[in-house]
Parts: sequence; structure tokens; C-alpha cells
Amino acid sequence: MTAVTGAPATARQLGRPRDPRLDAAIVGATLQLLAESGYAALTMEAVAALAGVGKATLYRRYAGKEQLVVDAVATLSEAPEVVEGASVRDELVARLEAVRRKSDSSLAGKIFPRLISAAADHPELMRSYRRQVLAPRRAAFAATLQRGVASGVVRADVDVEHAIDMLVGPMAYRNLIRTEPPPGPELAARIVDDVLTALAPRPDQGRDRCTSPQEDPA
Amino acid sequence: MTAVTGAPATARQLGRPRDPRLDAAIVGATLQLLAESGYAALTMEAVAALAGVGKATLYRRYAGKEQLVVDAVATLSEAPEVVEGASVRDELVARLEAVRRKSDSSLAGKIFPRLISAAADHPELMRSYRRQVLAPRRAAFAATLQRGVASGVVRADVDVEHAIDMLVGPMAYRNLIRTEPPPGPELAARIVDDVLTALAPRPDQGRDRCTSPQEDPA
DNA sequence: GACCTGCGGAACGGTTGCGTCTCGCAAGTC
DNA sequence: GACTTGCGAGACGCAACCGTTCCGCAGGTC
Repeated sequence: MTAVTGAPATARQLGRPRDPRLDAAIVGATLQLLAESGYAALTMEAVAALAGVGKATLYRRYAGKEQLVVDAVATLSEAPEVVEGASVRDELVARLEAVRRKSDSSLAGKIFPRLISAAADHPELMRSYRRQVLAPRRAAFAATLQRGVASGVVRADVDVEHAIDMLVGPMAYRNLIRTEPPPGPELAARIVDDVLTALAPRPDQGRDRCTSPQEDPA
Repeated sequence: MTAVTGAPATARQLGRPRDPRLDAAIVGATLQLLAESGYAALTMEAVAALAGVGKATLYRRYAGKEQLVVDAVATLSEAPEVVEGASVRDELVARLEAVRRKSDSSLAGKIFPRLISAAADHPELMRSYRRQVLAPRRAAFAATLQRGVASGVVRADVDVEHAIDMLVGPMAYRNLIRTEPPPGPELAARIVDDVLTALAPRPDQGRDRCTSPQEDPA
């Protein structure tokens, strides 16, 4: 939470305590406005108004807009939904389809494109978003991919991080560049099937890819 | 150019003609500031100052900030560099590597992330960018992929647009989310090799890849 | 009770940007 | 020369927002 009055634990029970519901209201209003208008267009007055809070209350907690937004983004958390029991392929499809769905329905999804341009001026924002939203999601993908290695669908020397980029990258790109029509539910399966084909264990170790110079797995 | 004084071709030689160099200066300054600060932070006064132009000159040409930026983005054009003679695989690698390099060196590349958040409020901006920058690049990728189909490296029923997303998506995504360290020159080859594996003609279709005609170097 | 801090509301001065306008001059046509 | 438009410079009124401050009250501890 990183309140600006960074008082240590020493003697902190004088006077009226802060209302924790206001903390939530402020952060919520900040995230909502961030999703709607982006960082540059977000104003302290709008946050105060939407949160139903005086500006003094804002500045008692945060030194300014930057700290407020950094703190708000740090509270984002998207627990990746549990998709289990299915095959590795179907699990990947479900996870990737969740990425597509959330990109214009969830709060974190709507914030993502706005952070992309804000990241140039405030790298901490993207860093925080990666830690709170992207990293858990990637961890879930990684677990499923590892399951694929165990079950023999994915080759053992796979670079998991790169594989995740191959899955999420095309989906995110499609969402971001806003082609018409927007991607539908079938896209996830197409991407997953393509990537799984690429990641399949090599049929014969002495493989002869006639086309390209053999990628020597360093 | 879509000047705001939308006079038809009728009787257009009264008074002092507009200085065409100022048009270029204005558009140039707009694009530069757009790349540096993004749409929301771009101000007419900054454009005028950077272009060495009075504000009246700006408003004589454009009705406001939105028209100015739309017009400026519409003048963007990135001719995809000619990469020929190599194999289909190497040509794709070269094109994708160009995407990576340009993303933080060229003007259009630096503008891209800023347009992503602006697109939510001004869809015409992204549409214009797609037409001027992305579409030519995609056409080049498409041509190379078609060459791959002809030479048997890529299966005939490939969905070219989707294949391009599979190539460009991961690269763009990596550039946008700004992981450290930033992607290096080796990423293009990894992506291309993965995608080409996925797009290879199905081996059990009775076709033996390695006796199929080698790529004609034309 | 005395004392402290939190709170909403509202106002403050200062800054920034918008879009308009005027001025004096330049560069063209008729 | 008369006329028209382009141009840079700068000022205009207007609006928004910043960060601060004061008020009066509420909600806590001692």
C-alpha cells in the first residue's frame, strides 16, 4: 500500500484511524479511470470524485498521481482460472481463450493497452503489471506446458518462456492492433495447435529438415 | 493532406500560396512529439514550437489536434526493405528481424506503442497506421510465405494472415511488454523456425518433403 | 473531558493548454 | 498599385487540473 506517511510501527494509534474502505474506493476508482482514459488523461480530481472522496484524502495517502497509479496497479491480481482435467492441448486452449476474453472484459485486460504507452514514461507501471497480472498467468501456462513435456506432447528441451510468448504473443497482438472483426473463440485453438505442432517431440532425432539450416539447440 | 480549408480546385491562386515546407515541418514535428510523448501529452503549442511555426499557421491547416495527428499518421510510410535472393526461411528471418530493429529505432516503430492506447479513443489513428505501416509490411510477409508455398516449405492450404500473426505477434508482444533484457537478434530466427515447423506440409500426406523441389533462388 | 487525526467540501494561486484574434510584414495575382 | 492570402509573434479569455490549505465535523486514544 505504501502510504505516503511512511510511519514505522511506532505509536500509530493516535487520532482517528484511516478508513480502510476509502483505500479500496480510491484504488478502485483509479483502476477504473486508468482503464477508461489511460494514464495521461487520468486526473486526481476525477479519482476523488469517482471514489467519493476529498482531494485532501488522496494527498494524505499519496504524494501524487504517479504514486497513486503505481500503487493501484500493484494491487491488481488476476488469479488464473483453474482449468484442469482436460488434455494438455485443451488446457492450453482454455487458458489462451481466457486471455482473449479477459482482454476486453476484465479490468486488468482493459488496463493493459493503456499501460503499454505509459510504460515508456513510467517503467515501474509495466513492471508492476507484469508481476501482478502477467507473471501468474505465465506460470499457469508454464505448468501446463510442463505437463505436456511429462506426457510426451511437448519435447523435453522446450524453452518454456519462449513457448509462452509464441502462444500469448499472437493473441495479444491481435487484440491490440484491433483488426476488424476482433478475434473470435476459435483463434485460441488455432494458435495452440500451431505451437504444439512446432513443439512436438522430433519424430526422428536424425531429422532432416531439408528447408532450413538446422537449428542447433545450443 | 486534407487541409481544413477544403477548397476545391476552383480559383486557387489568390494571395500568397502556402509554404509546402511548413506542411512537412508540421507533420514531422507532430510525428516526433507523438513518438516521444504520446497522443494525450502532445500539445499544439509544442508542435508549433518544434516546427518553428506560429499557432495560427497550425489552425489555418487543421481544425484541431485530432485532425492534425490523423493527418500526420496518414503520411507515415514504411516501405518494407527488399530482402531477396535468400531462402524463404532466411527471408522471413530478415523481415522479422527488421520488425524488431525498427521497433525502437524508426519513427513508426516508436509511434506504435503510443497509438495502441490512443486507439481506444481514436480508432482512426490505428486504422491509418495499419494501412500505412502494417499493411505493406504484412504484404511483404505474405509474398515470402507464398514463395514458401510454391517451393514446398509451407503447406498449400496455409492461412497467410494467420501465419503472419504467428510470426509478428510474438515479436511485437516481446517488444511491447518490455521484458528485460529486450529481445535480441536471435529471436527472429527462433520464431520463424517454430512457425515454419508448424506450417510445414504434413509429412504423412504421401509427400516426402526432402525430395520436393528445392527453393528456387529467384 | 482533552487531544489527536481522518474526512468531505470548498476554495486558493499557479500553471498549462486550448482556440481565437490582432498586428505587421511577405508573397503572390489582377 | 490594389487586393488577397500566408506567416510569426504574441496576447486574449476560457477551462481544466495541480497541489495546498482551511473549515467544521467525526471517530478514535489517553
